[in-house]
Amino acid sequence: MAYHIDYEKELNSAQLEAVTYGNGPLLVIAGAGSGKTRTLVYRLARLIEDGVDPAEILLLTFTRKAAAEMTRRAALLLAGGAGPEEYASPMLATSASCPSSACVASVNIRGGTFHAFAYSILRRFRPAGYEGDLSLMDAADIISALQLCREKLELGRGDRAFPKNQTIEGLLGKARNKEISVESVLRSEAPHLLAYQEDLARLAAEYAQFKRKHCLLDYDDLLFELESLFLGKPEVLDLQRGVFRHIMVDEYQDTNRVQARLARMLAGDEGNILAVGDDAQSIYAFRGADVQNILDFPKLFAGAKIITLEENYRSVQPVLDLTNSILASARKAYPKNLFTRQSGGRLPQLIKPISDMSQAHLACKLINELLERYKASEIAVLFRSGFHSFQLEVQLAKQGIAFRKYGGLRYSDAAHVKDLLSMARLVLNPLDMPSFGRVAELFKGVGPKTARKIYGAASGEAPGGLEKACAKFPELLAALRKIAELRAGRAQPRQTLEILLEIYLPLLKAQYVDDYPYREQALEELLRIAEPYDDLDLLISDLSLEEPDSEEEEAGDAVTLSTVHSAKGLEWAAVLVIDLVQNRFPSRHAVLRDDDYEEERRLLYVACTRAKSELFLFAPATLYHREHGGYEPVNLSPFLAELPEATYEQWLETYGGELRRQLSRPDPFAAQPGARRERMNLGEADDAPDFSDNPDSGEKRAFASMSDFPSRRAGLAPTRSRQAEEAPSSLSQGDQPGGENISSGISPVNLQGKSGYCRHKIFGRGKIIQHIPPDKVRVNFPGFGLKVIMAAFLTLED
DNA sequence: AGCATTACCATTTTT
DNA sequence: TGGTAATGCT
Repeated sequence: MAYHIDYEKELNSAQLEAVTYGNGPLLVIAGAGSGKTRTLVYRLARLIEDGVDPAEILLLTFTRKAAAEMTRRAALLLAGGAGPEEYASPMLATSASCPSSACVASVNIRGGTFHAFAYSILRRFRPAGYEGDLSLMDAADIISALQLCREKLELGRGDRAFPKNQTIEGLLGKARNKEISVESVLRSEAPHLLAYQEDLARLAAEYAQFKRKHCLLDYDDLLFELESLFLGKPEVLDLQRGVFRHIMVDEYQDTNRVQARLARMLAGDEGNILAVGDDAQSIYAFRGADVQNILDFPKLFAGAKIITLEENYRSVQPVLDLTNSILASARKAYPKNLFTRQSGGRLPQLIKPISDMSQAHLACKLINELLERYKASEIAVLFRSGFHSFQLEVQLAKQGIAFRKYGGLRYSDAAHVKDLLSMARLVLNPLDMPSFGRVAELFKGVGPKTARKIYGAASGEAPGGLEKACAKFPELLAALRKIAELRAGRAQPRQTLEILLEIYLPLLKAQYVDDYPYREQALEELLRIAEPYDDLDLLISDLSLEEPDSEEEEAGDAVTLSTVHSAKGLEWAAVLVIDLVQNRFPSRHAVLRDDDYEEERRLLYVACTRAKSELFLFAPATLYHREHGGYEPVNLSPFLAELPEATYEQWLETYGGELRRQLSRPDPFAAQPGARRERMNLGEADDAPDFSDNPDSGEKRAFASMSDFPSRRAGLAPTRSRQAEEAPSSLSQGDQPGGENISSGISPVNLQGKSGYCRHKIFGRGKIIQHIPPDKVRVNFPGFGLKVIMAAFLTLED
């Protein structure tokens, strides 16, 4: 058979084997940057060249974008002329939005997330126990539903210690996702809530009932209901099997147990299933992903072929050396030995700023330098949690550097968007309770109580007509009537939204007086997104199940700021990872359990493997704590402390804001907390730290490394003054004229003749030991040791 | 009902 | 700190 594509030439041998492998289960373990996407794309193309009808292929990916990108590239490949595709960043290249996850580009392959796929089936074959039209719930719907159930069961009334709804949602969700009891979740994640175990179990049952009653589905329901549908009506499953002869699952390491079962069902006994993933990049255990899935694939699918892709095409050797070392101390399941043929490249740089504040300055400075060599879109800053980038965002904004942040607030989470979408959901389903409440409460004088009454009337449960219930709220009645009209009219989604917008705009204006224009603009955007859709139902489910690619076009060239999770699958020439310190990365929630800790390690692995040529790791020596009103010393992330010294270059920030190369780590205790810090030259008078002359310094140092434990925190500064808390605010620092020097932000205080405690902007609280005329004092700072400091840089504390 | 006050908890990642 | 839920007041 003659192929248009020269597979032998364009793939390495392992890739080629995967691409040309025949029928039957196939597992591809694809190391980071080993051409995973390329392999999938070529396999798609190969199948089609072999005569498989694209409609017979089901491509399950982590996001719809990923699916769209792959089929787009496969289409290009098949069209010829495209040649071997570059490893372009898939996120940025996505074409205009496409209605529904079900159709993509010119190659008509079904693709999308498990959730979106499940929903597309469930809306055709209604699951048992649901009567009426289904609505999808988002996180806010879940929370308000939980609140209603709580009220009904009278749980936690007057008990302030009762967990918050958000906490409950997390716990119940986790139990469901991991398919374990609420009790086990509590035991491992929130032992302090074990007392509420029974209440929570009751609540979970009530919540499940509530959803059925109102035809609501949350994210997990989509998967579980699809499974029960398949089990209850085998003919539906058979139908799907008949349609989809080839199943491909991307990012298989991040599937949870139901998803694995669904994959198994869809593929059948001798099914043609291709699972691609990398156990070393499994980072979604928190939401139920189970690495065991990828490890057990050979058990689940007897006779499965396993192919490992080990050649890395993304990163230069030094980056690869470092990322391999990160994994060196992890337990490995599928052994890999990633290598590259690219030579050269700079060693990764470990930069240790004095504080997180100066980290933001230094990162900004570095980005400016990088912008001379790279396009902004080739630069990314990655961090563990969304809020870690706040300071950097401020600095970037100040310097006019354009950036885009991923992993923050989602478009559809904005209040006004949700308002309008709730109205749209009511068009589809008049009994959508959360939406009804949301819409009704938009009108003045309607609170939760009234809304429920009116809902009762509207649903025919409560006595009295809708007119009567709405007597005091003629505008609401008019709106509901209009919505009912729209339901009957079945206009195009775009038109429907336009009419809803007419109703909504006056309400919007009233509620958001100040930023009303911005919000209206965002809603116009929604109309634009709705344009290509023919089915309101699909529009809404797409918006709830996936982030819309609305902002793509206006993005322009900008630096990327992203959580590590959101950076998955992407790559940049230069990557900065910030806040690599204990309790941030790894997150302090993850130090208790071994599994969580290992996941943090993989997370760092994912972060670092995003870098193609340059990798910069930032580990500030201190973090600003609002609660303490000062800087607290922090320890280097243990993952970095473990790395062989030869894998990176180390730089310390001096007091003057310069970087000074640190050549070697002299002692074997380098990995120990504390030992490292003392060698930091922060520019103060050079005085060897001597803890022996301060009896309580040892204790305080121990404390400093555990500064996040509240019980100890209380013991630190029992007599902390209000005045001292306000002094070193980040604002006053940034606003200083010529405020480059971070040590100059505090107004001079005459300490001569004083004794007791003082506060330094960077070292925090310390005890004054000795005065050194004319203008210096010797101070012992817990965690830093003795320092001789200009008195002008200190504020007095009592 | 809706606002103001008070009291207390909780700090991640996302379909 | 800050966000939120329960309580108290108008």
